[in-house]
Amino acid sequence: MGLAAVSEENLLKLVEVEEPDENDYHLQEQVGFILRKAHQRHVSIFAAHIADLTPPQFAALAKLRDVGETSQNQLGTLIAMDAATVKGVIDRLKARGLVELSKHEVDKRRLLVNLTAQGRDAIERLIPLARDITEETLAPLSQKEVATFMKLLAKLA
Amino acid sequence: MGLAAVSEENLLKLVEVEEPDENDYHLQEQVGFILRKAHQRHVSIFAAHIADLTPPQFAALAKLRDVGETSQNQLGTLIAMDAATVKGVIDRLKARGLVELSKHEVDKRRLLVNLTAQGRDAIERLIPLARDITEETLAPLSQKEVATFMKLLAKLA
DNA sequence: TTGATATCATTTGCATACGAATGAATTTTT
DNA sequence: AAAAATTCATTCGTATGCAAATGATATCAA
Repeated sequence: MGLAAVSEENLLKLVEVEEPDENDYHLQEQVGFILRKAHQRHVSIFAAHIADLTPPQFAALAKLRDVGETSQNQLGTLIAMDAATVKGVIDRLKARGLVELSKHEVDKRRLLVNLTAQGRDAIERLIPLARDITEETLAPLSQKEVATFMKLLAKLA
Repeated sequence: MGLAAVSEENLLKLVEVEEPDENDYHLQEQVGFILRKAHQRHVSIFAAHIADLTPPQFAALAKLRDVGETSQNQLGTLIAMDAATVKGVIDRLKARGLVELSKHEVDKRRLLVNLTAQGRDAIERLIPLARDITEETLAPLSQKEVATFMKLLAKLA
């Protein structure tokens, strides 16, 4: 069998032997790409259940409910947002009367953030919906798969 | 044992029996929150390896390498970006000479996108780095865990 | 054919997200 | 205490990401 008789399929196999990876990079199989899509899907589910708040805004309120009054920076650390991002989120929550700001008496650099009564009402009301969001996001998995997935995902976060 | 003698721990247990979930919502255990953090970590790893391109920009180039010339909208579908987002990404790639645009001869609505020679060089050069990025992102997992995780993640995306 | 729909692209507005630079206040070091 | 380093917050610039509105073109249906 001469070289000219080699089928295209077999030629590709030969090439693969010589250059193992060069040609078989598939974007849709990369963690980063799928992670981005999974996140997109979750945000979409979130928006369908909670229309008037974004996930980062919800995270800020939920965390303030947990820890009570904290500095803006500290809150950012707790919800994995850098200083510039958290400022915007808090500004918008403040504009809507869900949080209130005050200056730290001792350390004048710090800006304290806390829930308002309205903010507390809102987060209490939304938490049941957030449970639904988590459930719907994980719906494609069985109960056992959920446990496995959460364990592995946590390792990557 | 009178009520006053109930320890705080046991009191909490009693409360939990009466109100199963009301108080134990933990943001850091929710899929959405961890998904967001995992994505953040990946983007950070990406930036450490490929400084001059963002993940969406890389995705556009990688997909164009796969499929060749396509319409802007079609490309957006392939890399999971809506029309408004893909436009910005393509505009920036065009400004850097990595892609070129042309009008579809038959369907005058369509804007065709393709790699330039420079864009092709760039993506070929970057793909090995992208493999490293994927590897580093998944580094906290064993080989078996990677297989499991990718299977489950794909179900959620 | 024409009238209703659908598709492609663009634009606007809003909300993350983060690097980098800056200024104010605090803490550490010398 | 004075100098150096750190921390907290803000601002600026750039880049997604998406909903909604718009205009141009194509397709479908009556």
